[in-house]
Amino acid sequence: MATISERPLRRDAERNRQRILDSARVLFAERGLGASLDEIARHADVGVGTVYRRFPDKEQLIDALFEERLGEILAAATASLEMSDPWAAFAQFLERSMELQVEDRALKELLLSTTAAHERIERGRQQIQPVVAAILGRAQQAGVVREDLAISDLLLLQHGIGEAAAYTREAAPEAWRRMMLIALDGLRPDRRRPSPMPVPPLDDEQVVCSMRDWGLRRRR
Amino acid sequence: MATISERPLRRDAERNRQRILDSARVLFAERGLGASLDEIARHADVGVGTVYRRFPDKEQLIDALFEERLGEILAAATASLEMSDPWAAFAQFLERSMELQVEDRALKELLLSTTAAHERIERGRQQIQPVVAAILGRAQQAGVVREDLAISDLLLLQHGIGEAAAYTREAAPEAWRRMMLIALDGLRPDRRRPSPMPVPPLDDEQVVCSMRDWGLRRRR
DNA sequence: ACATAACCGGAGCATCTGCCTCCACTTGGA
DNA sequence: TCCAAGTGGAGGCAGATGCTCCGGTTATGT
Repeated sequence: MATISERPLRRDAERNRQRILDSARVLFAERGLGASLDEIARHADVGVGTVYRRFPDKEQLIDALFEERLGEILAAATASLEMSDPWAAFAQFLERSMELQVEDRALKELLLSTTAAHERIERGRQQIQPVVAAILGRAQQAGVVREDLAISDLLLLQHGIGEAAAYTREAAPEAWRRMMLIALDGLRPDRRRPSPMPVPPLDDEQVVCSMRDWGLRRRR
Repeated sequence: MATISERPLRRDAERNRQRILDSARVLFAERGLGASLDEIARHADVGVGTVYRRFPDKEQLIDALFEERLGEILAAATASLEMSDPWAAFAQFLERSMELQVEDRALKELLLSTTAAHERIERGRQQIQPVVAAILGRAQQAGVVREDLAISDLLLLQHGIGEAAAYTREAAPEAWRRMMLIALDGLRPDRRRPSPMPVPPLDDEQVVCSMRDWGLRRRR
């Protein structure tokens, strides 16, 4: 870090570094950026000291991990932009983007909040935005998405659906797709029949379970 | 509390009790049930000791406050059920219910989570549920709400929209109405044109502000 | 006017959680 | 074999939160 000489790590050190990164990925995905470095160390079966020697602070660990994940969203966006059907492109991007954020809560938090630190992530977000604007613009041009939709509305939808997904995560990890579909049906300017629901609704037990879990989680 | 003799409080004590209740209402509404009793005391310009003498623990304070608020939701539901137009009834209830929850985050938390404590609130929720089921059932019977919608989906929608509202609370307190409208448009089985948006979208400054605030709030 | 029970404020205690440092001990590999 | 590189985890520090305690104040009945 101090000098440019990138002497390779000792083999055991490199192994530990990987374990830390792996554990961080898992815990950040499950619990969001709130996951503590102590937890990560425990999960990686490594002392906290080891974590801190390798990653001077939490910010750097996060930066190291999430640049690539933001890349995935950008990739999804550009891939969608290359599709010929404007509606399919729009719908597929929204769905894929939500999938990524549901799998990884920390990713969602980084996408929806600004933090003075994390310039690399900030830059990543700024690369994504114009591509999303293009996807939306093309769909509106083609008349398959309502004219009055703004890009900022996509932020709201993502946040809302993401939180709903977190709510039912344990009991019914796919339930958010119902909400996604309702939203998509609400975004089309001209639509005779509703699209078919992709997954069944929550049963009573799943509802009870979600409400209980969420209450407990909040209390922590 | 110990004996049945309900000797009235001294005048200053009664005054302080009211100030505590008022402040609790305000802070719970703004910050959710997470608001601490110390905060409430400070806001009420009263010592913490005074709060704890009057309300042995947080639970009792919450129970005292929110029974009436749940009543408001129940009232909104029964009022809607009396309307003649099934769609208007359904839409108006959803909208009114969201309004109440956006105004008061603690109310939303109590509606969407189960806590072993708070039996009175639990009972309140159970009174509301069948009325909502009736509103939804009637709308589906009349063919104005998609058949495949379950009551549990309304939970998801409320949670999601509620969180989106919290997200933009500072910068654009009415922005959630756009998401609500998109969802409502997605719930109609047969719809040619999108309904007009009730409020303008967020401008860039409002977006930046929401993202910044949310990041800060989360970090706390 | 005065006595006194009721009430008040807020310093302070206990607890918890999270970030991070330090240093005595262990180990890979030249 | 030897030691720089690496390790683990106790513990310091800081901030939040729930709650108690008690010296001092005040309302109220007589």
